[in-house]
Amino acid sequence: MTDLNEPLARGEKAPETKPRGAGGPARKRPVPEAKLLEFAELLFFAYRDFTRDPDAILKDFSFGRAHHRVLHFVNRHSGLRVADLLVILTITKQSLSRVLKQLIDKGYVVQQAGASDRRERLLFPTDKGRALAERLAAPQSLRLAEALKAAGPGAEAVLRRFLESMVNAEERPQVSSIMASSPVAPKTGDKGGGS
Amino acid sequence: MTDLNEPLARGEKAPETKPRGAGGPARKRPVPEAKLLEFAELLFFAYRDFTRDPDAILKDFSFGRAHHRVLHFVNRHSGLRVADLLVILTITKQSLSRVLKQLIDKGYVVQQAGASDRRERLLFPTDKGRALAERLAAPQSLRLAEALKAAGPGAEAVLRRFLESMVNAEERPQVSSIMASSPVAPKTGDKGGGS
DNA sequence: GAAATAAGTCAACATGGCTGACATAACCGA
DNA sequence: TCGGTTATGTCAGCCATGTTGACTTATTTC
Repeated sequence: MTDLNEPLARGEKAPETKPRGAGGPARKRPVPEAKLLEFAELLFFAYRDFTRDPDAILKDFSFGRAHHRVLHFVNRHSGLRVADLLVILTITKQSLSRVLKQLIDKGYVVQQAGASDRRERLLFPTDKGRALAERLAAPQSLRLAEALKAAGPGAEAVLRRFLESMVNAEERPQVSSIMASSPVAPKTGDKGGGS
Repeated sequence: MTDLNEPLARGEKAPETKPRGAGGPARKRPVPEAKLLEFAELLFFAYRDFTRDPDAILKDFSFGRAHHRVLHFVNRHSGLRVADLLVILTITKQSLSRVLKQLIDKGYVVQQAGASDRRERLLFPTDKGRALAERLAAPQSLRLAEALKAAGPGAEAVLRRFLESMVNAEERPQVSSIMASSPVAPKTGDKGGGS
């Protein structure tokens, strides 16, 4: 691993740190630019490792992170439409199609025509799909639980406000709507095993 | 956008929400599984949008997110070695090589042989590189500043603890070391423009 | 009945990961 | 000084997952 532990400043000159006052004139001390960039880095590292455990598991199934994303949302918000998934993931129909088809072919997800609008394809996890989704979620939940504990009391509320505010303002209603939607069992024929 | 605002539960049956008590027997109320998964989703949405603004800018330069990552770390921690970058990004030498070469060829990054170990290639941003890095960072800093504000007082400390704890325990020393390392100017010949 | 909508499909391409093999230069210890 | 290790670079090819553009089918809606 070529130690990266000793402080890694191998240059020769002085560290040109002029303490450039970050923002404009403002009371209540705006967070200085440098500190904001630290959070940017921390977010990168956090997300990097957040995805690591499931990525490893996915390999055993010849799936990738894209499959995980689809399976997660289908599982947590089952009954959603293809169009919903496109908005959530912000990818093209063709990209989604590829991974979704694989999930369907391998029996992790089933589709069902919408009741009110039969053009719609509502998506549901099968038992197998639910099982995999839970297995993938487990290490992430663990990680989150520990991080919340480490963050201390009040962390949940703070974090929720922070993360929600990180989302594009225009999209916050969608996100709220998605997160509010409960899982729903498929019609019957019940190929998914509705508990 | 095919409204996704009305709650998206188009299924037919009852929402099988048995309030499955998440963990084992524990006082101090462990965060229930469902809530943890909400945080997982929020993190996904937050990161999705966190990368959006720079991604759009990068297009104008025919660069991708990979270039952004490299440029960011070279800029913030200039003087780091290729090996450091590999640890940070957790990608292969060959993957890094591709984007790094482009950044060098187009004059955003310069290399310099290490003083103590001339095998090492220390990486520095050029003026041009610094400018692009700052331009890419700007919308992200803005987003972070607003999110921190929205998260309320104490958010910085809470968030820092949370994010640090999200990182793999084994890698936390490296991350700390990286974040502690100040930018350093190149030797001279000073192709980077050392302020 | 015509237009709009939801979904699916084909084809081609770009980015950025990966593995494996190998080359060069420099360092370091015996 | 020589031989092994290390840091970096490079060639070649593969795979996952994103993209655009064009087009079909079924269904709903006006």
